[in-house]
Amino acid sequence: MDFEAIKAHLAKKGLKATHQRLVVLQCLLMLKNHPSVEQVYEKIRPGNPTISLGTIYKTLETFVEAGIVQRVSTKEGAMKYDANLSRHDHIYSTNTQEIIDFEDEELSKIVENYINKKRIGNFKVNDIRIQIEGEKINPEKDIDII
Amino acid sequence: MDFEAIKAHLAKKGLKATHQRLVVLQCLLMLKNHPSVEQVYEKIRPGNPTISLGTIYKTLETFVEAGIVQRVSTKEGAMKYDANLSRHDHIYSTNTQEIIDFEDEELSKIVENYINKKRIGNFKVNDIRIQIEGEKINPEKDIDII
DNA sequence: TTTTAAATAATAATAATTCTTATTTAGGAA
DNA sequence: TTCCTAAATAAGAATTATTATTATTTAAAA
Ligand SMILES: [Mn+2]
Ligand SMILES: [Mn+2]
Ligand SMILES: [Zn+2]
Ligand SMILES: [Zn+2]
Repeated sequence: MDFEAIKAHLAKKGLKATHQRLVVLQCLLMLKNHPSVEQVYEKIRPGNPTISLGTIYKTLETFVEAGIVQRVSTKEGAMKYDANLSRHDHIYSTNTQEIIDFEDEELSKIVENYINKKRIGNFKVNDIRIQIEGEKINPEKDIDII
Repeated sequence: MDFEAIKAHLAKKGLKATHQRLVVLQCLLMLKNHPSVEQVYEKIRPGNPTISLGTIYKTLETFVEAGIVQRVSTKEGAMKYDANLSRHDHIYSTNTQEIIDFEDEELSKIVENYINKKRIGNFKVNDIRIQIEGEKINPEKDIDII
């Protein structure tokens, strides 16, 4: 997504296309690592030295409310953000603190169908998320899903 | 689990059975709500007015390290603790901030088998967790799984 | 009973997040 | 294009969450 497309994306949600919002969203789309607020800040700072950390916090929460970004949390507590809104799950590597997308339509469908069949009374299901936790064997190398 | 059983449980893990640890663990076993540190503190305080908040933090982390309690997190960020170590999943109600256990051996097996079949290279899976997010329809009433 | 390593209480320090307010700015109106 | 205004930002203060420090207490082993 280029700058103009991002601008249109924001406009569609009724959000002013400020420079700060453009760079934060571009950063999130680029880094697919599910970065923390601090990580977005550090990434953006060199090219935008006057941007404020508070603005990053505010901007990311604005995006969450507008539904163009989602929060992802791990057992380690730090809050992370994800611009990938397609229905997907996460692999969390405890030794490297990485979060990696795990996309598997078939699995999603299986679980979704199973839970819908099950019927949970007095509750409306909005989202089902699978978290696969474990550790990278060689922290230098990438995880690859076969 | 009564006080003596909890005492034995701690001893088995090589942890001193201090009064503070006994009441914190008993509290977690009793409240199955996946309470936060603050909630454990408030629950315990009336009967133990000299207990320190720092001790609750320390104690819960000690339990996590010893493997007798696990952390549970939600997208809202607050850290919660769970003494239920059986393989189970969670229903998270966003409007009431409640976490409820969802126990379904069959579903667990299906997902586990699927992921094991899939093979994730350079990664050792330790745990698979499903989080069902949504909202209570009537916040006063309980969620019931059929 | 005595000893001692480990745990706790109290409090200080640090880290994470939110709030406040003066200033700036995007985008619509003129 | 220029003007206007509501909304957004920067800077810093305040709040909240968590961790660290240290003197005192205590569980449990000798
Ligand atoms: Mn539970
Ligand atoms: Mn936090
Ligand atoms: Zn993701
Ligand atoms: Zn649970």
